[in-house]
Amino acid sequence: MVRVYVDERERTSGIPNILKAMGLTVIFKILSIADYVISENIAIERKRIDDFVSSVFDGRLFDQARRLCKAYDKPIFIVEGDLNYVKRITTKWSSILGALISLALDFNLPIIFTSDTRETAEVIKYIALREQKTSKTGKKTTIIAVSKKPRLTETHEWQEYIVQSLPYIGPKLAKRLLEYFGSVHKIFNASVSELAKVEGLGEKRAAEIVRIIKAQYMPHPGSKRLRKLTSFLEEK
Amino acid sequence: MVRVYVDERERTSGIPNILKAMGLTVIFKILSIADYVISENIAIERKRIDDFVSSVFDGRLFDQARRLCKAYDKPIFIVEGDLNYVKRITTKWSSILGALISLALDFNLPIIFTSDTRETAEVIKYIALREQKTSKTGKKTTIIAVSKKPRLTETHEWQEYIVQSLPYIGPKLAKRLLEYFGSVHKIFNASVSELAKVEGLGEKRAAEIVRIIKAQYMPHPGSKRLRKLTSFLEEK
DNA sequence: ATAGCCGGGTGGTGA
DNA sequence: TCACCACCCGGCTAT
Repeated sequence: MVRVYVDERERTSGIPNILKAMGLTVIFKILSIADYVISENIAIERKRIDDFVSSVFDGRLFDQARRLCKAYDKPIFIVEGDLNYVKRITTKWSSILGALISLALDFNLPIIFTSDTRETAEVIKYIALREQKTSKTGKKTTIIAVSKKPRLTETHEWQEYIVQSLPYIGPKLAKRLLEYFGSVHKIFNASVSELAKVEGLGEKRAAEIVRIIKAQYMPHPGSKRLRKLTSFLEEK
Repeated sequence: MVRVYVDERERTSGIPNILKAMGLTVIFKILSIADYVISENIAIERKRIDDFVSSVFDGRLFDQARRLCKAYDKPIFIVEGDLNYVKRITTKWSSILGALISLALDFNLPIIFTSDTRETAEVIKYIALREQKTSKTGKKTTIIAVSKKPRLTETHEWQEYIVQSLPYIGPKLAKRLLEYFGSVHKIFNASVSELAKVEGLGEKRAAEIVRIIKAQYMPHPGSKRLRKLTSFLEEK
């Protein structure tokens, strides 16, 4: 039985229904990062082409790509929609091309293009099936562990994820820190010297982390949005 | 000066001329495996879409992919032509989709789609340029032509990023929380009712956030007992 | 002898 | 996946 974990936000996309019709077991969860999780290591981020384009320009894309790669060994990007249409309407096509190349080369992030939800579902099914079948590739990284739940919404996953958001902290250090301190709260209240006691984290980086945590928030100076927010605060 | 080695067979494709017109130095060679070689490790195989399709069915594709990957650290596949057209005329589109997925997942082979020779040349140039720049100057040049602010180096960017890692918190709430509390540290020390004062965040979700922040870290629920490293902290 | 300094190797992060 | 860089550790020096 092939199981696919689907993020709640994808519920309305129509893809889960197609997957069900194809005979897959769909399980809805609140996934923090990806849209579809096939196994512990394999996750798919689906983006409609228009969203993809705007995420290139507002900078969200690389954030998301970074998060995806951080959290999963085998992340996959699906871009859904008509590329040619976008080529025609945008003057900044080369930026998008650049982004695609960067995703592929810097992040080693496989990108699949599909034309509609139906095809996206097909691709997801294909990937899920091939993951379950015997791995003729022999790669040790492809753990066929569909039986084991990703448990992305489990507390400790969230804790690790939060700690990973700190600069210089990846999966390894996040776990070490949590094991050492016992909770997110304690990490965020630790002093520089306490943090630096953890193997792999020195004074310099620890100091930077503490600096950012303690720093007064000073949002974009001169931003129009700021005005709104500050006035919002004023009325409080 | 950017140099590109081009296989003799590509001479007639028109791409070398476009590259020359773009200011690159084109050197023709008889390359056994790839079509374009940018550096010692980087090679590009260009395939017109019809050739790509037939190579899927006669089995040439995977042979070539294997050889490419063996010979170069960073092989890149460019598929040139109108995908939609092929989708329409072939009944075996899913085989092609499968081949694309396999290339991406099994061979870790980045695939770039271009619509014509002009665009192929653009991509080659882009890759050649970025290769020269990154290898010489280090990471300095993020070539993504987005005028915005791709760098996450600013303190407030990090603050927002960290706060966003909390469940239920997206970009908007992250900013609001930071505006309201003034620092990451204060947010991570806030009580449920304090958090819930922020517009858009209710008691229920606030409680969940606090729970995760304060929760004891239990990496393997139910298995081995976690070492009491927290007591070690106390003596400080 | 011990404490602090330096330089090479490495693991981990970030893109 | 790959490059880079802070971190770690072992050795050396000098008091």
